[in-house]
Parts: sequence; C-alpha cells; structure tokens
Amino acid sequence: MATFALVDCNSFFCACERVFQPKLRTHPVIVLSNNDGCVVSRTKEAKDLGIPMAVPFFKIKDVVRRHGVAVFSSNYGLYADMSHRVMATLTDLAPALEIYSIDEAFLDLTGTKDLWGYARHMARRVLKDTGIPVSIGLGPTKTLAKVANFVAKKVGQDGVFDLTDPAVREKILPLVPCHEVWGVGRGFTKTLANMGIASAWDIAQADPKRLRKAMGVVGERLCLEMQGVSCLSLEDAPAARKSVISSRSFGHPLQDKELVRKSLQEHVGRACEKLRKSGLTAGHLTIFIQSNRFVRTGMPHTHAASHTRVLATQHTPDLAHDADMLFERIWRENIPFLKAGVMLCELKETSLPPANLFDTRDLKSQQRLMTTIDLLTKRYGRRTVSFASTLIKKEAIPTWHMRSNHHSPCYTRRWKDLATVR
DNA sequence: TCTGGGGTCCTAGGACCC
DNA sequence: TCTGGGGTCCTAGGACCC
Repeated sequence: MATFALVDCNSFFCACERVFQPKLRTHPVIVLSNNDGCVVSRTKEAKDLGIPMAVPFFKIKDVVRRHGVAVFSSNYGLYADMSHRVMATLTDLAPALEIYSIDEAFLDLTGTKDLWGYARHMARRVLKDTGIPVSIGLGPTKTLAKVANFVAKKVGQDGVFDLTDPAVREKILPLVPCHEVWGVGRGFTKTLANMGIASAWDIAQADPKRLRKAMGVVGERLCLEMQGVSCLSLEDAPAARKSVISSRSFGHPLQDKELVRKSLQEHVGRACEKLRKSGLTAGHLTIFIQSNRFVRTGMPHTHAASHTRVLATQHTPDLAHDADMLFERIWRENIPFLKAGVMLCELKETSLPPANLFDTRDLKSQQRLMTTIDLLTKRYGRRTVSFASTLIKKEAIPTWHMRSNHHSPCYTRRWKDLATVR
C-alpha cells in the first residue's frame, strides 16, 4: 500500500519573517495580503489573540496596537526564495515529491521503514537547514495525509501525525469536522450537512455512489480517498499552465481614465513577462476593471472585455494594442475604480516558425527586443525601461500603487538588505 | 479611510454533426 | 408521419485550492 506524506510549513510567511528577525520568535506576528488588505498568515500567538484568518486589517488594528503584534506587508520575493530552500531540502530527503503550493509538498514514502521516525527526522532537518518549522501528516492517500497534517498541527508529537493505521482513523476522524477536509469548502459543507454528514469519519463511512449523486465525481473521489483508497497520485511533472493573470488593487479609488489605462498597460507587460518566462504564447486576452464590490449599487462591479487573436503572441506591444482597444469599450466615466487586471488564455508553447502563410511578423527581432527588456528589468529593476504607453508622472504613482506600509527588507534579493551578523 | 492575487476542475445545457 | 443513438465543442457558472 502507498504512503503519502504532506509536509506543510507552519505559518509560512510569518516564519520567513521570523528567520531574519529572531527576536520575534515568541512574539505574535501577522502578514498581510497585497495592498495591506487582509491577514493571510498568522502565528499561533496571533491566533490566540483572536485574530482570525483572512480578516481585513482595519478591523483588527486595535488588537494589533494593544498587544504589539508585529505586522508585515507581503514580501513574495522572500517567501519564494525561502520556499525553494525548503523544497530543496525535502528533495534531498525524498526524491519523489510534488510541490503543491508555496509552503506544501506531497512526498511518496511508500516502503519506508519506521515511518514516524523518518518524518521526525525530516522535520528536524528542514528546521535546521532553513529555519522554517514544518508539520508532517502521513496517510495512505493524499487526502488522508492532508487530514493527518491538520491533526499534527493540533496534537502531533514533534509536528508529526500518522493516519496510516485504520484503527487510529476510527478514533481520530470523528473529531475532524467536514470543512477541514481537503476539497470541502463552504458549498460542499452545506451539501454534506443536508445528508447528515458532519465529520471526516462520516465522509469515510458514506456510500461513494451517494456522494457522487450529490457532488459529482469530486464527491465520489473524496469518499474513496477518505476510506484509504488512493485516487490521486503524486504528480511528477507540474502541469502546463492554462492561463496567466496579472491584477492589482489600486492604493486609492481612481476615476482618471489615463491612469487606469496605464495600469492595464503595465499588467499587460507583467503578464507577457510571465508568458515569455514559461516559453508560451497567448491567443486570448481578457481585461477587466472593478469598482468597490462591497458597495451595493445594483450595477455590475466588474467591467470586462475579451479578444481572440488570429496569431498567438508573447510580444508586449501586440497585446498592449489589443488591451487599449478593449479598454475603450469598457471604460465608464464617474465610477471610482479600485482594481484592474488582465488575463491571458489559450496558451501554447512558443514556436519560432510562422504560425501560418499570412504571418508576416518578424518574430526574431520581436524576440530580441523582449529578451533585452526582460534582462534589463531583471538586472536593474522594474521601470528601468518602459513602453511610452505606460509612462506616468511621478506624483501619480503613490495614488495608483498598492499600499505596502510594512514591507520587510529583501534579505535574499538585494545586497544592501543582507542581514548583518554581530 | 480600510476587504488580496492567482489558479484549477467539473457540470449542465445548447448548438451542431452524422 | 415518424423522429434514434452517439458524439463533439463551446460557454457560463459554481466549487474548490493556497
């Protein structure tokens, strides 16, 4: 029988900040989403103060001030670099691994002797090599490994919990509520409740056919996985991505047409950069602008438009031109907009030869230009070179760019931010 | 004053084909 | 007058994940 491990970093973003500020080790810490909007990571100490996950920052400012909670804006560069370190250590310990998210990986530990001992060894090694504490869940399926991880965070010894033994499952699963199970969100919790299913154990005891009827194949798979029948295997190669999104909230509401247009142009630039990095071209572009979705006006909050291209591209000016055309269609005066973004779909591998007989583009020189711009951006930072269509006055930038008032130094990316040891 | 950003998968229903 | 069986493709929307 297969054995999966799910390794999950504890309060990952907070843990990354703590690595470089050890004095915060026993201190409550939270990390905010982009634009300093919501809490996306919190330590146990912060949780104990009653700070919920995903709460808007402005609602907890009082608690934060009273208890001197350390607050950070998200520093994704730092978290990505720390994630690589953790994953590199894990790869060393168990070669068959699937990186599931920035702070989680599934490992195939089938055939490992002394499973529990090995998991403890892994957790200690990751902490020693990277400074990041992890929890490890063990189970015969991915879903059970996930549940085991949830339990490990509550009662695990040394951050490890093992659900490979059916007798242990019979004791523990009744204590785990449905909505803690991987794949069960708000909607399915309701569906399950209506069927009299409340705990993880209830899911495991249910008839897979019955769950299929109520929730489709997802429900049937969920049920089998909870019974210990593995339906989800370890994915060795990451799946090719199907879309690229770049979007952001503005720091403040915007009614200035030119500023909104330029923010979209910048998103096109960022999205194309991602495209080129993955060696892909896009055949379909969607742009959108959004007003405040928390204010009920009876009007739609999102204004969007799409365009399918005859020739797929990764060339920024091509898509910038399309975006501008679409923007004229969706722009409305006198609406304060809060967010803008672009989405690229119908992604294909880049192929240098012309796509068809009528393709007269000079792809080689297009590519040379973009490669050069990408290189300059990488070496000297964003806005070293820009398209004229994205240029805006310096004064406008603060109103447009997101808030990020608690950003930590770029310890892993900037020489002048390197930590000093005394 | 203030509420993130980036993704995937599944289903149902309609249009259309032979 | 009768009106099967099998299939594909597309889209919108819902559900979920971190």
